[in-house]
Order: sequence, then structure tokens, then C-alpha cells
Amino acid sequence: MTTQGELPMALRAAYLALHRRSEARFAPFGLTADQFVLLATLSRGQALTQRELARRMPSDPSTVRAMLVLLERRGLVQRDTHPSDARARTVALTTTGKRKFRQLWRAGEPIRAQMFDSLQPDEAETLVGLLTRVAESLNAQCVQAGG
Amino acid sequence: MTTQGELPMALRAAYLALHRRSEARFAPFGLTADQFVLLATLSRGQALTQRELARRMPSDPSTVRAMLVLLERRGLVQRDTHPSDARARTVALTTTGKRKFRQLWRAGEPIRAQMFDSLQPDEAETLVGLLTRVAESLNAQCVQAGG
DNA sequence: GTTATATCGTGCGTATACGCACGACTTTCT
DNA sequence: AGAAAGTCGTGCGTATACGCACGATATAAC
Repeated sequence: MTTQGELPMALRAAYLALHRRSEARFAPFGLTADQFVLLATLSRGQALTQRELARRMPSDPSTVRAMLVLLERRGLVQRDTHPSDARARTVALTTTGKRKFRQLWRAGEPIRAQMFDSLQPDEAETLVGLLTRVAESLNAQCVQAGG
Repeated sequence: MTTQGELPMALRAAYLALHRRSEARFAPFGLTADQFVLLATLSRGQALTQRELARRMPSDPSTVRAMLVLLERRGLVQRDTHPSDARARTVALTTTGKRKFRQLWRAGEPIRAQMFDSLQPDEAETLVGLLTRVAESLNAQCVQAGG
């Protein structure tokens, strides 16, 4: 089946298209698509450690750190020392950050709508389900043998 | 429907998982996941201009150029002046490049299999179809109105 | 209580991913 | 022919995306 070889490319093409679109859409607000993802993740569960934030995005901790440095400089996020763990730092949205996120969420609406409208309602749900399954499979540690 | 808000994140998570996996898998061969994509694209249609190569990947021409500089230095691709257009340069795999690509294709097999096996045969086809539709929708110029 | 191990964040290096501006060349129009 | 407009590749700047090694702290083992 040629489908097997096409799946990775189709996934890549779709994601890059989404990323480009989002990037262009958010640029006027001075934020990138990935910064939006970070803000969105923070808005769902405040006072996360950098590690936990990275896990949820999902992204690499060192990548997240670089992003946080930029966002903190702009006053969109705030980093404090963790109350019980001196190694860790907690991250949270500032008031400005929350406002910015709501702005961006609205700005991104047409993109989400465009994706959604290209599918039947049940197809959208199916797509999310399949993507989730593929992602979980890929994240399950190690492709041991070539079975 | 919350599905609409989850779709972009699900797409992102799946792609990043694939990318990480591929990166780790190809690293021992000294190549990156995206370099593999470039090689694969070249292997399907030789003597492309850099522009055309970028269009097919799909990627940005300036990104592709940076990749080509690295790959040419390693002797995996070859760039020549275009026979009829002095502005353009043609790109093709060298013999080494072709061999390397076949190597990588085999090395990537477990990853493709893992993705594929997490789905029913018809689901894989469905997924490719839905991803393609979403990508096309996203690439169709401009989110004009919120119609 | 001291040592061994694991975890958190940091800093560094490399490779995308892209926009933008520039020079070189092509095509089109007049 | 000569000028205008479009296209190709290049070079630069910024932001991910990640691995790896390091110091600091926490936790576990003894």
C-alpha cells in the first residue's frame, strides 16, 4: 500500500501549512505560532514548572526555556521560584499575557474555522482521533524490532 | 464543538512526534529528518530547480537552499547551472546521495510501520485523505471573511 | 549524615522554517 | 532595442526544535 509511505508526508505537509498560516496570522500581534501554543497551554493550567509546561505543549524543555526568556522580557509570562522545590521555577501568564492570549485566540478563529469547514463534522472528530492515536503510537518508547 | 480547538494541537503533536522519532532514527546516519524529505523528493523527480524542489517538499526556497549547501558539501546532491535559464540551478542526487537515501528509507521503515499499525488499513487511507484536504484548504490563499 | 542517583533549569551548538531585501537574469511590453 | 515587471538564488535576521553537558538541588540508599 502506498498509503504507508504517504502518511508521513501528508502529516508534514498539513502541519507546515497550519504553521505557516498561523505564523502569518499572528505576526501583526508580534507573536509566533509556537508562542501562541505556549500561552494557550499556560492558560489552561497556571503555575506549571517549565518541565511540565514543556511536557504539555509538547516541546523540549530547552526550547521552552528559550521561549520563556523572550516572553518574560515582553511581560507576557512571569517566572517565580517554586515554593517547595528550589530547583524548579513556576511559570504563569501575567495579566497582559492573558489579554494577549484572548486576542490571539480570536485572531486564530478563521484558521480553525477554515480547517474545520474543509471537513464534515464527524470527519473532524475522526481526524483528531486518528492523529491522537498516531501520536501516542509514535511516543510509545522505542521501535524495538522490525517485526 | 471542542474538536475545532483540538484539531490544530492534535496535528501539531502528531507531527512533532513523527519528527522527533525520525530525527533520532536518522541521526546515526548523519542526516536529519528534513534532509531525508529533501532526498526523497529529489529521488522522485531529478533535475529540479531549487524552486520546484521547495514547492514539492513543501518548504521555503531559502530553507531549501540552506539544506542544499550542507548536502552538497557532503556530496549527496549536485547543483548545476540550468541549461536554458541562467538564473536557475538544477539539483540532483549524486550516486552517494541515492545510496544514502535507500539506506535511510529502510531505516525509517519501522517508524512508518509503527504509524501504520496503530491504524486500521482503511483508517490510514482516511487519515491521508483528511490531512490532504486540510492542507489544501490551508494553502488556498487567504482566509478572506469569517463567512 | 554522607554518598549515590535522579531531576530542574541553563547554556551551547546545529539544523530547520521563514520573511525580506538584493543582484542577476528572463520575459513582456512598447 | 529599451524599459518595466516578474522570477531565481543568495544572504541576513529571528524563532523554533532538539541533544548534550553542566551546576544546583532533591531524593534515595546506606
